[in-house]
Amino acid sequence: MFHKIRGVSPVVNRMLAALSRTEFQRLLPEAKKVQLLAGQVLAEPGEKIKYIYFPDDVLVSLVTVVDRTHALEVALVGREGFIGVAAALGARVFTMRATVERHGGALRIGARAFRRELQHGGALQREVLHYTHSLMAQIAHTAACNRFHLIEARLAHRLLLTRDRVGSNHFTLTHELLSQMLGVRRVGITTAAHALRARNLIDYSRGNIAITNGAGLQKVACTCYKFTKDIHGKQ
Amino acid sequence: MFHKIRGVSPVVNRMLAALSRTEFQRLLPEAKKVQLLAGQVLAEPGEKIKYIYFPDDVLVSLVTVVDRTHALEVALVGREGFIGVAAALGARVFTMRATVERHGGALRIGARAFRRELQHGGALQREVLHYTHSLMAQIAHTAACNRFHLIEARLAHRLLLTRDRVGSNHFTLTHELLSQMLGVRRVGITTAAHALRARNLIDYSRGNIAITNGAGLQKVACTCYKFTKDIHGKQ
DNA sequence: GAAACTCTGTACGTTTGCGCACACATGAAC
DNA sequence: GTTCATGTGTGCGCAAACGTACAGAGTTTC
Repeated sequence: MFHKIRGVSPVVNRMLAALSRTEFQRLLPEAKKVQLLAGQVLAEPGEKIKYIYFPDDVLVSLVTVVDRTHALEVALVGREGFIGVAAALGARVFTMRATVERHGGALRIGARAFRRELQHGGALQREVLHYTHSLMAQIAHTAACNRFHLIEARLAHRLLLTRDRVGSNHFTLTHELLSQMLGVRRVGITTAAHALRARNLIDYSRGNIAITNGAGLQKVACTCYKFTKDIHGKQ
Repeated sequence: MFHKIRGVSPVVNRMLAALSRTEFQRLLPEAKKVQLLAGQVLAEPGEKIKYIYFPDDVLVSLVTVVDRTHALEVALVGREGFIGVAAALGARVFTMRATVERHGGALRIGARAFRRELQHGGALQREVLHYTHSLMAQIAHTAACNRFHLIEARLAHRLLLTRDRVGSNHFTLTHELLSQMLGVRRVGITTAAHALRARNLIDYSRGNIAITNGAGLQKVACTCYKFTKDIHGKQ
């Protein structure tokens, strides 16, 4: 089901799409379609939650901040989810950083309206809780993946994740960014990427990445890829 | 506030203690006080959720299972929480393994009754969501901790966590168990523990561990300890 | 077209942790 | 007391990743 906002492009966020027309209409007055730019920071730990974001084609990276020099991506959020799980669980402030990995559109909703609608206990609540659950599973699994698997496998995994959400084999990501996501050195990514390219699985140049052999890349990636995919179902 | 069950020892689980008498009474018919033994497995990934456990003095370890050879502890649950977050979020099956780290009592409640009570949307729901939030934060932070910090710091961190929940500087944990929790070799723990003992921070012998200098151990532990502690508040 | 900037490649020594193997303790079981 | 199981100590060689530093290659800017 697709909802239309005043003739603008349809909402493709899967959670919102699962709402009934009535429910969606209740949210609309407080909602605004926004364009988000790569690198933009949507949330910072400790910051008060003002808005909830439901991604359409924007891709957001959830990052745990340990200290000034250490931060680690724990999950990737696309149209299957939303930014602001904390609010749904009764918290007033964010606990993680959320940065835009790939520019795109999202539906932004005021935190108050969001909480109000949740009280109704309808489809939104069900969807929100369900997503919270899969997000938690994803975070936990990523934790283990980071602990046990080699950079090369994790890189392959990560590239496939992005591909799935972007819906294309071509996207932009620098080694520097990838290194921050996986919590390793930039050089570590360069080396791993080099190896993947040598096997004709990917190609890249100055931030432009192309997956040239998806099946092959899956073989290199750890089994976590399958797991992550199963959690959220197909994009 | 403490609730009494038919004259048995009072419920000290903090979530249940936060309920009103009425709410607690609604749960009681479906509840049973149980004793859990160290090593007992309360949940296995993919297994149907039959019971929810509210720990009194039992200590439960939440573990993500990656494959046959790899599993990693992502969180520790004591009286501040409960086992079965997945059920509260609408799932029918567990996604993680839950094993008893330290024997003790818990209140066991049927999953159906638990869900039913949640529908009432009262204090139980509020508490459950709140705990879910802190659990998620804890898991994410642990992920980063595992990624960046040395075994020695993580071991110190982990020992302090256990101490806080057990409420004593003496408890039992073998190197083998600790290694599984931190996702490292048994020898890795032995070496780290050795170093801690050399500095008179801890002492141990055949599974019996004693923290002899808590303040000193905190200095060795990563700052994650403070974080984890702040999340759940005081025990 | 030169300069500035960003992204990627390569190198080197160092550390942490791994995998494995075996010796040595302690306590329980018979 | 001997046997057995369990827990801890030690010693390798080795691989992965680290921190750091610098060189080249591709863009953008003016």
